[in-house]
Amino acid sequence: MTDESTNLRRVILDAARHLLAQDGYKHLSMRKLASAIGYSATTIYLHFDSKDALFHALIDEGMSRLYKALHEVHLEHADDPIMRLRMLCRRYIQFGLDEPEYYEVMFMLHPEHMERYPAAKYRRARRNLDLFAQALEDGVAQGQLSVTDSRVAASSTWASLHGAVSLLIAQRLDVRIAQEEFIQASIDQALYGLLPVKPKNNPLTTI
Amino acid sequence: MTDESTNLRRVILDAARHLLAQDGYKHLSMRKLASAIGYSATTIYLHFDSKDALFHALIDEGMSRLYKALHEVHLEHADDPIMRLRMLCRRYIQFGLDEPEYYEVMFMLHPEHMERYPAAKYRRARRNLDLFAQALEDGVAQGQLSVTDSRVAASSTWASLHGAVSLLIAQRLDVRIAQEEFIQASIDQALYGLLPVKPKNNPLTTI
DNA sequence: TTTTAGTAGTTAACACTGTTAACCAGAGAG
DNA sequence: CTCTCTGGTTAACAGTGTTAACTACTAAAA
Repeated sequence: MTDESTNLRRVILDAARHLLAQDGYKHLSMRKLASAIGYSATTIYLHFDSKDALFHALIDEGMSRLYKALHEVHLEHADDPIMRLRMLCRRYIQFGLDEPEYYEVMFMLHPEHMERYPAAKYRRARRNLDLFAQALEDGVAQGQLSVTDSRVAASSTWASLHGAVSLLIAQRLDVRIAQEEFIQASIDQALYGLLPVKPKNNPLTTI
Repeated sequence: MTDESTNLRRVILDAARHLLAQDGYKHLSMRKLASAIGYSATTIYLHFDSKDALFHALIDEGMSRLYKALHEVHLEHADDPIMRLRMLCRRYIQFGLDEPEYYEVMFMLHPEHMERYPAAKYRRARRNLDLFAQALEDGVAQGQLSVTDSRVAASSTWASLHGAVSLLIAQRLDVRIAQEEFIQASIDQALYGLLPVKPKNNPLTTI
């Protein structure tokens, strides 16, 4: 029935995520996925329109999980926007490292796959960015930060974090670089640029 | 002969890059690539061990092109490390936007493909990072920047830029955000964190 | 001049892939 | 007792990366 049906959908998604983490994206085939859960390949198509649709479902789940994590931070540091911002950054990176399978499908898969990702669902993804923008605005309101456009600033902050997580997951960093030190440096570098006090004759303001 | 042989190798690489830009990674097959240059599929295997090897060759080329671009900046602003740093950032982002096909194979393809990318060749990739580290060290020497470990700082700067380029190429940014404004904000945010003058009682220093 | 070796390319085939069409067992309703 | 729906199957299509075996052709050695 419908209950059993949604149940199998869950089983498929979990197995997909598991295989993804185990063998990587390239080796995940519908047949392997099916046999892993003891069904025939075509059964998956009763629950998902295509392989891409299955990935989109994983992306949705990932976005929700990320939002859940970030929202916790949001609530926990509701009164201190600066601390909140710092913890949002930490939490974002932690999410990427804790659940790389999710992170990869969500943000690192080739745009080819994302193209067909329904635009409407992007909105849910944007909620995550809104939490950053909110923290920035609150920080500005308290006179502790200085940003002209909070959405742009939130985006570039996100870009920094995304870059850090991408390089960490893909293991493209020099092995001699300590992970924690790198994370700390990335967050610092991203946030110090938001401070209101800019030194006079700042050499960086040119161009 | 050998000349003709390396020639065909060139033709294959160019066609691959072209098709990659045109149809995306997922739709690039050996047979299509072969028929695009008027040869049979197996001919490609006379010049490349595998599809992955072909991608690795593209990565190599891309790394060289990037280095060429960054090295120009390096020479042009040899005497002004701050300006050099700024222009290195700009040039990096510009490279990503000008040659997205290269950039995607180089940095955005799934780690699965990179795993087999020979470790020795990573060194050539690291030359690019060295240009950033060099600029940072020069800036520190002139007392205009403050970084503890130039390699870590260079990496996190790179991460910021990579994040920005990734999001731009994948078109994952909110459409309401102007591209140039975003780029400017990303560079600013990355570089301001390197300034020596940190405001007292800086709220960001906690954790 | 004939034979041999090597080169540059081919076709045929293997074991896969995502996806669709056609089919089949069982269950509940008329 | 039939009829229809549900949840699943097998068979098949077109396409994938890759390998093995084969064919021209060229150049040197006999």
